[in-house]
Amino acid sequence: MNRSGDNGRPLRRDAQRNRARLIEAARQAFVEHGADVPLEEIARRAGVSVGTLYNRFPDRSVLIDTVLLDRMRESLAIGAAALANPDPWQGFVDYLEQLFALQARDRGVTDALSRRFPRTPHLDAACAEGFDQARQLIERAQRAGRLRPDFTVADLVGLLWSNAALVAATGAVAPAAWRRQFRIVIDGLRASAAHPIPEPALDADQLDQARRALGVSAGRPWRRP
Amino acid sequence: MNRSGDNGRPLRRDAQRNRARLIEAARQAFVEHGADVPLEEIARRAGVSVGTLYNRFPDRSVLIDTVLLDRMRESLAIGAAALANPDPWQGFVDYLEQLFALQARDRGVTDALSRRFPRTPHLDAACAEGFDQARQLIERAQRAGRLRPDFTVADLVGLLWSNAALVAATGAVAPAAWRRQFRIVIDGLRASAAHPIPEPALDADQLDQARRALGVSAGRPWRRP
DNA sequence: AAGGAACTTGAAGGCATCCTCAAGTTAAGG
DNA sequence: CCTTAACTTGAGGATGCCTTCAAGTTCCTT
Repeated sequence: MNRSGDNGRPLRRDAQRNRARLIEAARQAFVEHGADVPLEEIARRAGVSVGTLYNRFPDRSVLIDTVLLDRMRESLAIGAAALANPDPWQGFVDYLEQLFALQARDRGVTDALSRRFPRTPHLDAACAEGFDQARQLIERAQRAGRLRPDFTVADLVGLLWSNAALVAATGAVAPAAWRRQFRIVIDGLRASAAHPIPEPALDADQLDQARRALGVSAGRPWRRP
Repeated sequence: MNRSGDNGRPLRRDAQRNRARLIEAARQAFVEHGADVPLEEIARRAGVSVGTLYNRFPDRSVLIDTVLLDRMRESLAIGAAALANPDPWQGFVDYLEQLFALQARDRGVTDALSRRFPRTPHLDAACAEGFDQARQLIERAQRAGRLRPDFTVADLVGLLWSNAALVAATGAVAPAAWRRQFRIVIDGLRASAAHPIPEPALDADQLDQARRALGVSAGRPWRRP
């Protein structure tokens, strides 16, 4: 964990402590309210003023990049475990299930996976890695003849967006309700169930534009400094 | 169309004209921005002041109830047509596809179907009717042995929430992208593809609570007068 | 045509959030 | 201990949206 300021010098001890408190407060607040929780709320939980928050994290995206990186690493671990599964299909199914579960228990990670915010260097890198994992898991399961051959990484992202909406609705009242749709989707992803899809998949560019559209659709768009 | 005021007397002619303009402006604005478009924007499009909007529609939910009822009727027509289809499975598939398509081309109807706003008398009634249709379509397709037997109306609502998120992301860049997930879901809904779902379905009460949770998740909650 | 009720207007008050900055406080090094 | 740079603070300006209302305008009735 990098505890030095922009000039390279280490932060003063009180500043380090406040930074740690802010990160922890943000993590908790993100879990409960998602990545667009008011910054005042985070500062309040951390027991510092909002000015201090701005001193440590010049804008929200820097805070997000710092806090959600851990969550993102969690999803990478899930992917690695899935790739280690000798059964390609089961590895893929477990992967999707655990990503969905991660979304269900942490609205912050939902936002990290959905990427409903401006580009952030660390998350971007983790995300690229995650994409690569997903691609491998998908292709492996397809080569094994178990996953429908027309399924793409873009489709997986679409499923994550969908599940995010589902858990946003049902998370509080029935925390495991997403599992029903998960099962239905899995049944639709088996190669044995597949009927051909006429519509072409989104390319990388379209996917990125769609991601940005999500960012502005929920609440006001985030400003860049 | 009821053009009289609360006292029963008909509205003055200029007021009638303004009311009609407001409804049309709101309809267009809802299509493009969804049901939480700023009221200023609607008034601007209608060429009247925001005060006039408040004179005709004391709060947003009244406006929504008025404007989105037509969209809701459209979805009821879709359901009726689907029920008229002699093939129960094809009727169900067409129904879902056309609901999704409706969501894709009108963010207002997305909100009407998702019911991301306070209770409104006319919409509530239309919605109850829609539920009944959906139930019939589902049961009919299940009796024919084509639709998986564990699928419920609550699951269908979940699919609508999911699709709403999907079209919110992809609607601008690839207006038909939702069709991919639609196909996948349909493949998962065939009785022939179904594996049992351990998780129980939401009951009516949970569904209603989930609906309300959606309302507050996107942006600030709506106030009642 | 004139009176009066109905209607419209837009400025103003609220509220929530973002973001900044001048003044005050504290840690670190000599 | 003293100095100074680093840090914190919280009030306050800015923004965007909601909602009200006193003053002005338009329509309807007689």
